[in-house]
Amino acid sequence: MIDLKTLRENPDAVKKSQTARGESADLVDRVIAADEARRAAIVEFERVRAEQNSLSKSVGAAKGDEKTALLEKAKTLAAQVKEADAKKSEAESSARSELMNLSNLIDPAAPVGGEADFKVLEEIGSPRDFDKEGFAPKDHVEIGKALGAIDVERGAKVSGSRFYYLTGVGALLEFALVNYAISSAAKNGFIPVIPPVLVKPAAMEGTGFLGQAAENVFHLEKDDFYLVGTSEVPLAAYHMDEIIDAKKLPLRYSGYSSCFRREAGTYGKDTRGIIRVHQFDKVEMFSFCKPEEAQKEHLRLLEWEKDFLKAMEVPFRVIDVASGDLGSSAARKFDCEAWIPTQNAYREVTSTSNCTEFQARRLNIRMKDEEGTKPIATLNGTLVAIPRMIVAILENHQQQDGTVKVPQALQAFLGTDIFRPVSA
RNA sequence: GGAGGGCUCGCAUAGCGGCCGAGUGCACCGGUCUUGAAAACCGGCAAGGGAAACCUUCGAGGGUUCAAAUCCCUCGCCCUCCGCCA
Repeated sequence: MIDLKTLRENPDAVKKSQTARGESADLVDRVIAADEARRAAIVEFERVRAEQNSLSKSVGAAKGDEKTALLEKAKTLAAQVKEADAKKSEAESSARSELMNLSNLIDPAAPVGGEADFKVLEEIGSPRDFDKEGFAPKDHVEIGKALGAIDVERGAKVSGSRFYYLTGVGALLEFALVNYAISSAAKNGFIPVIPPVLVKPAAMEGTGFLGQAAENVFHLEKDDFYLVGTSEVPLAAYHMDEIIDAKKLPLRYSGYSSCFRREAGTYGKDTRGIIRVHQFDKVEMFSFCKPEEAQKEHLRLLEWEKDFLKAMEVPFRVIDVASGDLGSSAARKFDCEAWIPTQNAYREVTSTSNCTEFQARRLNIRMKDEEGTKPIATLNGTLVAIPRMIVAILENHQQQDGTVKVPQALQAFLGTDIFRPVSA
């Protein structure tokens, strides 16, 4: 959520940000109006409340007729307080709900525009020339099947489309990726975490996933639980309603969890294979830091993502995501896109967002230093999203003979340097 | 699922419907003393809003009352015992 002071003092900046996102700028005026109503209601409530408090005290001391008279007066005041209290609560909740609809202020450095207006920051590694090598690359579905690593048919049989089984070396590859990710994150000060994946509405809302993104989250209506789409949610909410000692910052967590996504509105997109699925596992980096250090921390997260992809020996590029394609919480976002040979395209495999103070305000997380309590910033970044990384590895490291080379960094975890087709 | 017990300022606890936003101990911070430290003693020490007066918060939400940490109801969480299951 946006700081109300910023909003009051500089509404135009917020409007500009909303417009750049392709969202409502009028909402800004509505929030300001609701906030004014809220503050007026608070003033009125506090006025009658103070009067009641002092009157109440004199009631206790008074006796006889005097007491009767005071009691009479106190009763009418009590009614007034009750009414003012109700008005205050109503004004507060409507102000909050308007405010919660505002997206984060975008970083002015982010490119303005829609999904296609991203800026390529760098390209690392170069795609293989399969023509030159003299064979046509197979896609990950075909390779995965040959290796006995991926079973999409049975995934569909048991759970429907966009579900899959990882079997044999596919399952082992997940463990290797996770182990490599968690151990390299630990070297960078990340505390490994296995979080809950069912969370309460407050956690989901606080991280900003119940706005425009709401249609993509699974909701268990009977129990009012949400299935998280990323461990960013339980990691951010880990410190909900807490005040963190500034000396402990930056506080970094690496969460390993299953992630669930409805993928609403993606009919026909990526229907083949495991690029876009309803359930997958992911290792996520999450960082709490001082607001003034958030930009640097963001770049660090990006570096660690790049390190991971380099270690997978996969060609990729880094893009600066445009304003219209940021999630509601992100002020700026960088995506790493791996080269997928059979699609002849770069596809998103990891992503890192600087959410500045937006999520922390919604989740009521602050820090405390010598000067007092202050806002804190949150950032997140994917270390590895298993299915897409498996796609990138299988497709980029396939050999003409049907085997797949294992990136060196994973060999120790897998105990082999090559995957071979299993006999049918 | 059944039966109890609890949830108060970092921790542990006290708390009669008004003198309780709240006592005590420990921890922590500052000072006196000391060559230094410990001990002792003195002082400070929850959060939020507000320029301030003041207001809000004793798990959450309702209710009773002029007045609720204190009484009543609902919910949540934790603990103990029993049953069941991994």
